[in-house]
Amino acid sequence: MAKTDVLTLAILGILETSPLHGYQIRKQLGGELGPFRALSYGSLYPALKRMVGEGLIGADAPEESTRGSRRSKISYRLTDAGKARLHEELANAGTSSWEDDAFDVRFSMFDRTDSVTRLRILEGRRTRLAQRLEDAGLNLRRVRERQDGYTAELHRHGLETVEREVEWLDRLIDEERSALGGKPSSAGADN
Amino acid sequence: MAKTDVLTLAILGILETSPLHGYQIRKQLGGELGPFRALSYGSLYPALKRMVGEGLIGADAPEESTRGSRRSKISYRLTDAGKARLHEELANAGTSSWEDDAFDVRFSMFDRTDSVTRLRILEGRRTRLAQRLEDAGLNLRRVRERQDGYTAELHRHGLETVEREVEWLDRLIDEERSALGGKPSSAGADN
DNA sequence: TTCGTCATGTAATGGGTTACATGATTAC
DNA sequence: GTAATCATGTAACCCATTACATGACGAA
Repeated sequence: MAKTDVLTLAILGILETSPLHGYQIRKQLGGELGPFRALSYGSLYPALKRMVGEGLIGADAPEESTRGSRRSKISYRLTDAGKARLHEELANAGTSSWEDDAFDVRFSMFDRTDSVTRLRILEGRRTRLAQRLEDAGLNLRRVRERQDGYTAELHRHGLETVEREVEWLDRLIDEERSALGGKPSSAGADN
Repeated sequence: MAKTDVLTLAILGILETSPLHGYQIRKQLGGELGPFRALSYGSLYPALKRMVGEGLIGADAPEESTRGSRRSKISYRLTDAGKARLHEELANAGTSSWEDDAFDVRFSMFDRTDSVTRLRILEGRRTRLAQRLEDAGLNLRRVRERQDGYTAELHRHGLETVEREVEWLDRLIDEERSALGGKPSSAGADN
């Protein structure tokens, strides 16, 4: 199975709804708070080019006609191969750790993801965060020992942020579970 | 003024307290939740080498003696030039946007930073986050329009996280201000 | 004696940004 | 006419990771 990097996935996702120019893609990606808040054209255009080469997307340059040399707007759209890849990814969504970067992108496509996969993604993320929390907890003693109040405060705030995200995930997981018809399960108990 | 990247700054900061091996540096940096949670040796050792070349740190290999070919533990310590650079950075701390990456590292050295600089760093960070919040707010309407509940929820959670960090900063800023003897100022009012 | 951890390093590669270069279109 | 924004692209660079290679030391 071909591997799909996060940017590719995000582009596939954003183009599924409708064809867009590179410029528009960037704007829409920039709207999210996520990893592509400030994606540069130096990343975007080469990526689009590559994806065209791989057959995932098609580039529609409107009317090269009347031999105007003017390089003009190009509309990118998903090809069938692109759709196939996207749906493969949508059904797939590993629990592997690289998924951490992709979480936002995956989440933003939840409306096109089946609920079992959604649950898998949410739980994967939760597990990784809980692990991080645990690792950080082991350092807490050490941090307190070298007492520097500011460092401790930074650490505390970091932990708090992650804890809150775990709570958020727990809420979402519960919602997914009950929507799935199951009993809510004792989420949040193992923390 | 020579520019100092975040990693260099972090290393300078961690070596000020006491000399350490590369391995120990990595462990200590890994303890934080910040940018170097999982710094690789492939980054660390070349950086140390470079810093030795720049004269910022010195490498003490214990007793190359008795011509044993054994490459052994190397202790890195700050040179006078390294101390000078660190203090320069400590007093300096811009409000420029690259500072965003460096925030955690700067903060972790607050016990060695004067309170005016601390305030400048905290306010700089707050301003940049508030800006981000504002930008994201403009997109809120658009996000709501394309209604997808999950995307909206992701957005909402992102905003909430940033808002909380702003509140945290406000608290710290107030504390710094009152420690400075000033009146607390109406922090938080311009949000 | 073997496993885990301490310890140092290089080469290949990846994935991004910055700076640069160009030009069309729209609004004032 | 001129400024802002839309729009596309390349080249140079930066900084990090991964995979690899090596080896010491202590404990079971």
